[in-house]
Amino acid sequence: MLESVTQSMCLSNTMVCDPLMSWTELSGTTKDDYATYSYSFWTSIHPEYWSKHNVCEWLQFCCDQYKLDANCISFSRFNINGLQLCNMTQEEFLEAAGIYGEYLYFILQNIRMHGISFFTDAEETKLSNKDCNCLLPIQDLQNSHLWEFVRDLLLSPEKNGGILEWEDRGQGIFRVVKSEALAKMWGQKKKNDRMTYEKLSRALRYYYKTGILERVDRRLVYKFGKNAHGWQENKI
DNA sequence: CTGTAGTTTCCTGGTT
DNA sequence: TAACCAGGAAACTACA
Repeated sequence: MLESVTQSMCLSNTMVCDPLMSWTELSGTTKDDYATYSYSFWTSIHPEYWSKHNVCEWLQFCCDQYKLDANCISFSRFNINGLQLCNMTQEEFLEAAGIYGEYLYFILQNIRMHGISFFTDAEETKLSNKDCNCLLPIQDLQNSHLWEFVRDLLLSPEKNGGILEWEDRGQGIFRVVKSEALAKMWGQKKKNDRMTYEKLSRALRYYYKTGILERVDRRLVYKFGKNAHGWQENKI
């Protein structure tokens, strides 16, 4: 993945960069400056309006936040502003971002479309560690919310164990098959061994208010609402 | 330190 | 009767 940066498709239109140039050299930002950034910063400005500086900082932010090995990314390929970044085709992006290409592209598209809400399903992102010895903390991304946990379980049959199943995949309708097991699993994630389906379902019912879930008039059946995302097939 | 979001816990009452 | 569902109320926790 360290193809020559002198290829014509290199998106830096102003300079030929040293592929090993670090993000600090490019952005002129120190780690301390960078540390002050948070999720809200990256969503407060649409990616199209990011400066070159911001693009570099965003990459470093992702590395830091998701424990990606910055050495696997050629920062010099991203010496571009936000508009150029957004105008990259997926192919160009993958080419430039190397092994984390799909992952970062995925995150960027999400910021563009939904602000800072990431999809975390390994199947959807089609990420694997086989190309690199860097470990991707896919499972532990921003899926700390209950509905995301449920969504990801639905999208990962291997983790699911028959706890949840789709009733109508296209409409986002699903059924809780093993309520007790679901509660136990959620409790495990939240390090709370007192979790029960009674309490979990109360939390699910709060989602009706926010449009994350819609009410379905059947026992143990729920439906993703207009404000839930990432559950649809072939759609980011 | 203050406010808010997202639960968690508990509860009363109704339904399957 | 057990398991669920509907929400109100209040406590709790992480984060901005």
